[in-house]
Amino acid sequence: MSATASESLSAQRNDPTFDDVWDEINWRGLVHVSTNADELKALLAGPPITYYCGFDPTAPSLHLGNLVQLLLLRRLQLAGHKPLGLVGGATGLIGDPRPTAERTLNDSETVAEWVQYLQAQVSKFLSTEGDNAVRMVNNLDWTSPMSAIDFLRDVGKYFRVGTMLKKEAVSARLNSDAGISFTEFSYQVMQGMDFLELYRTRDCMLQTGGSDQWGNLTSGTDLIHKAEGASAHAIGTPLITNSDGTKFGKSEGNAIWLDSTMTSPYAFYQFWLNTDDADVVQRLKIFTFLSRDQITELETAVADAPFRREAQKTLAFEVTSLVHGGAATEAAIAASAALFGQGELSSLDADTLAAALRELRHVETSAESTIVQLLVDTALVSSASEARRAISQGGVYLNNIAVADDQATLGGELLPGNVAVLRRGKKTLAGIFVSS
RNA sequence: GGCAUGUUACCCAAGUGGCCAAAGGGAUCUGACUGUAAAUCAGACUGCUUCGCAUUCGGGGGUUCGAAUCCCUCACAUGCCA
Repeated sequence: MSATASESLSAQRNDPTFDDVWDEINWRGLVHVSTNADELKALLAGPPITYYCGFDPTAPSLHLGNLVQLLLLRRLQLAGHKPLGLVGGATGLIGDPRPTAERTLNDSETVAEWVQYLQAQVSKFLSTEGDNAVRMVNNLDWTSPMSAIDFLRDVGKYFRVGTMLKKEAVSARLNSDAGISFTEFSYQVMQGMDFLELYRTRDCMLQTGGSDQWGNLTSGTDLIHKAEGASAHAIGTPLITNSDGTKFGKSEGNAIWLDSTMTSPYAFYQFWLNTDDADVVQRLKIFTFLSRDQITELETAVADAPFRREAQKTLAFEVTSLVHGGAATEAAIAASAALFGQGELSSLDADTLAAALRELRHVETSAESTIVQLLVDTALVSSASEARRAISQGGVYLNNIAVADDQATLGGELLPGNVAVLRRGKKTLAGIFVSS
C-alpha cells in the first residue's frame, strides 16, 4: 500500500446532521448485532471511551472485509473515542474456525512478518495524533508469557464447555463432516482473554468485529462480566453481500487486497466502478465519508440516470483515494478513461497509452510472440488450453479487434510507442510492451 | 483402543468393474442484449504439440484385458462402543 492513505485523514469527518455517532453508524448499516443498544448509544454519546477491533494475520495484507472494520474504527475515532488496533500475533497462530474446514497453521516467523504488515496498514486508516491517537497492540504480548497452567486455572475456569459448544462457529463445524480441532475450538477463549486484558490494562469498553465473529465478541463480554463483574460492549457489523447472492470483495475469484502490490490501484478502482446499481448506495454508506445528503443525491442519480453511473464513479473515486491516495487514484482514472474511452486506441498519444498500460498487468515481449503465449504470460488466462478456448469463443481482442486465429502472433499490429492492448472479454485488460 | 461409515474436479453432489475426463446444481469465464450494471438466453469450464493424446476421482500398493468403482495399507474425518 502506498504511504498516502493518511493524506485524506484530515478531510474525513462524521456527518454533523446526526445526533451522535451511534445514529450515524446505524444509518450507514454498520450495526447488525450489538449488546444493549440504549446503553451503547449513551456510552458513545458520552465522554471518550476506549474500544478495539482485532485483525488476525492470515495473509500479508488486509482485504476489503477488513476495510469495513477499519472505517468503523475511524468513525468512532472521529467522534472522539480512543481506538486500539489489535493485530493478533497469538490468535493468528491458532486460527479462528471457518465454517467449512480446519485451517492450515502458518509458521510463527511468517505470522510475525504479517503482523508487521498489518500493523502498518491499520495505523494508516486512523489518526496517530491527538488525545485519541490510535494505539497498536499485539495479543502475543500477553498470551506468550502465560503458562498452560495459568491459562487453565485463571482463564479456563470461567468458560463453560456447554456455552462454547453452542457458538455458531463451533456447532457448524461439529455438525459438518470436517469436525473441529481443540486448537480452533479454543480460539474463542483466546479472543475473550484479549478483551479482558484490554479492559484491565487499557480500560477498553467496546469491541467491534464482523457479525460472523459475534460468538468471539460475546466471549469477551461474558468473560469480563464473570471475572470483573463489569459489563462491556460489542458491535457486530453485517456481512457485506452482493444483491445477487455472490460473495462481496472478490474479483475473478481473488480477494481484493488493500496492498497495492497484491491488488493494483487500477484493479481496485475497477472493482468499485463495477458495483451493481442495487448495491451502490449501501456501499457508499459503508465505505465512504460522504454525508447523508450527498449519498441521497447519488441515490437519486442512480434511479434517474443509471447509465451515467455517477454513484459508481463517486464510490470508486472515494474508496480508491482513501486506500491508495490521490495520485494513484488519478492514474487509475486516467488509465480507465484511455482504455474504456469511446475513441480509437490508436488516436491516443504514446505517453498516455504507455502510462495506462503500466497500470495494468503488463509484459515485455517481442513481435514474434503468439497471442496464446501472451494471454498466458499476462495471466489473462491460466493455461494455453484456456487461451485457445477463449479465442475460439471470440473472447480475445488485440487492440480492440477480435482475434480469430489461435495461431496468430503479435506481428505488426502495434499502437504508438510499440505497445498493444490485449483484452479478454469485455473488461479484463493487459498491456504488451514490444521491445525492438 | 475396537467396530462401522466416509474422503470425487473451485464448492455441493451423482457414479459402486468397460458406454467415465467422470451426471446434476452453484460459482466462474465467453458470446448476445446493455450502461465497464442486473436479469435473461446460448456456449465453455484437467492439461497438451486439441478431430488425437496424456493425467485425474484422499496417498501408496495390488487384482483384472480393463478400476473412481474390487482387495490391502496409510492418512484424515464422522458415528457408536471402550
